[in-house]
Amino acid sequence: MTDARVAAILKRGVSEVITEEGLLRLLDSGKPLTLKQGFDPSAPDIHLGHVVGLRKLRQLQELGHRVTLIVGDWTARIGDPSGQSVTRPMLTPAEIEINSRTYTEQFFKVVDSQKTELRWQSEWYSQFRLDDVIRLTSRFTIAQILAREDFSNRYGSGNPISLTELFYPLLQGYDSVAIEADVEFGGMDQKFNCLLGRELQQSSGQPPQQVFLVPLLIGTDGHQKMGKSLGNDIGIAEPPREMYGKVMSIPDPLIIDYFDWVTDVPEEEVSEFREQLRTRSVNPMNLKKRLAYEIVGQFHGREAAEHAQEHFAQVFQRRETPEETHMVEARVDLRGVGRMVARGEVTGRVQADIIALLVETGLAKSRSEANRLLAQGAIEVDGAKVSGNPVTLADGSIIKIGKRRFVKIVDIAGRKRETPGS
RNA sequence: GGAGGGGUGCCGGAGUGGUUAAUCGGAGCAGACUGUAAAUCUGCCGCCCUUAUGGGCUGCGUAGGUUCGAAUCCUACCCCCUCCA
Repeated sequence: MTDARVAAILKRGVSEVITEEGLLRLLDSGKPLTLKQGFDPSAPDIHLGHVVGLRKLRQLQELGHRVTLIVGDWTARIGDPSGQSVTRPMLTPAEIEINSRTYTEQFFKVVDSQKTELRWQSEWYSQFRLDDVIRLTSRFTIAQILAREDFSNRYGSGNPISLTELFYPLLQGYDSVAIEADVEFGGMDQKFNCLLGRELQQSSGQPPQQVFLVPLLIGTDGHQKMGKSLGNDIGIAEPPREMYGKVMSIPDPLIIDYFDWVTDVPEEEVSEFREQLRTRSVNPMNLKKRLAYEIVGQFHGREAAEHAQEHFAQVFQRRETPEETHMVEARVDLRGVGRMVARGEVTGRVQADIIALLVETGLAKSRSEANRLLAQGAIEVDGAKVSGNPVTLADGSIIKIGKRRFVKIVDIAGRKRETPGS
C-alpha cells in the first residue's frame, strides 16, 4: 500500500540503491527501520548538497521510519579521505561540541527531530581496546582498501596515505554494527564506506544494511561537488537574499538537477522545464528565478522568498539600491575613522578616509585591497562612483562594493550625540 | 638500515648567483558585455606609505654561512615521496 509513495521516493534524487530488492523487502516488512546517517563534526554547516539525502530521510520518516544520526566524533579526528585531500587537523572536543550543535540545528530543518535519535561514536569507540582494534582490522586486507579509487589513485601517484586514513572506512562501517543499521544513507562518494559497513555487519552476524546513495550536487562553480571548503556551497542557514542570489549564480546546466533533487516541484513540471531548456523556448534565467524562489521558500518560508525575489529584481536586474532596512550595517565612529578629520558637525557630513573605512568595517582585508578596489572603480557611495579619497559621507550613507555588496553606515558618534542615554 | 628524488605565493608548477614580489596556468577580486548563467575581453591578485610617479618591509621548509648581491652556492637540522631491506 505504500508502494506508490516508495516508488516516488526512489524516483528522484537517487543514484544507486544496494540492493534495491533488499530495501523494498525491508520497507514491505512493516517494521520501522533504522536509517543511518553519519556526519563529520568538522563541517558544521549543512548545504544543498546534503539536502539531497536529507530529503530522502525525511520522506522515509513520513512513512514511519526512524533516523539515527551519528556524530562522527572519532572519525572527525581522522578527516574523511573521500576526495583526495590529505589529512586534516584534529578537532578538540569543545569544537566538536559546538559544531554538533550547529549541525543538528540545521539538520532538523529538513529531518523530523521527533523521529531521530542522536548517537555519538564515542559511545562505543571510547570503550575500544587494542584487541577490538585488531579484531576489526583483521577482517580487511590492503587490497580491499586499495580497491577504493581515491586511495589507489593517491597511492599510484605517490601521494601520502596515512594509516589512520585507512581506519576511516572501518570506523564508519563499524558504526552500522553498533547501531544495527537497516539502511545507510550517503552521497555517491560514500559508496565504499557504506559497503564496508555491510561486510562488517555480516561478519558480526547482523543482516547487512541496505545502501541508499544519492547523487552529488555540483556547486555554484559548476564543476565540483558542493562543499564548504571549496566555497561553492549554498548553505541552508544562509539568509534568504544570499541564498536566492547564490542559486541565481549557478550555471544553466545545473538547473534541472537542482529542481529534481532539492525541490518538491512536481515531476511533470520539471520535465517540462527540461524540454523548454532543450528547445531554448525559455530564458533559463526565468527558470532559475523559480528555482531560487522554491529553495528559499523551503528554508525560510514563502514570504521571505518573495522578498528575496523582489530584492534580486531590484538590485541586480533594475540595478537600484536596495531598501535600507535590510542592509548590512557597519557601525563606525565617523569622526574616528583612520586619520580623517571630522568637519561639518552641523550637517553631519564628514570627509571620511574611505580606505580606512573599508578596512575597519571588514569590507576589505587590507589597505592594499581597499586601494585596489578604489583604483578599479568598484566603490560607490550614495550612488556615485568614488574615484578618490577622502569621501564625503554621513550617517546613513550607503557604500557599494563591487556589484553586490551594500553596506549602510551607522555613525556611532552621531547616534550618541542624538540620544545621549543609550 | 641503504639508494635516489623533493620541499617555491590559495593550488598546480617554472626558475639554479643580479634586470625576481618571483615566468605560466587555475582559483579569487574588479571592470566591459550580460540573465549575479556560459563564453569572451581588460585590469588586479604579499604587506605598508604615497593623489600619482615612486618608496619601504617581508617572502621561495628551518637556522646559520659565503657573497657587493642568494629562491638560486655551502653547512646543519626538520619534513615528504619512491625503490631496496
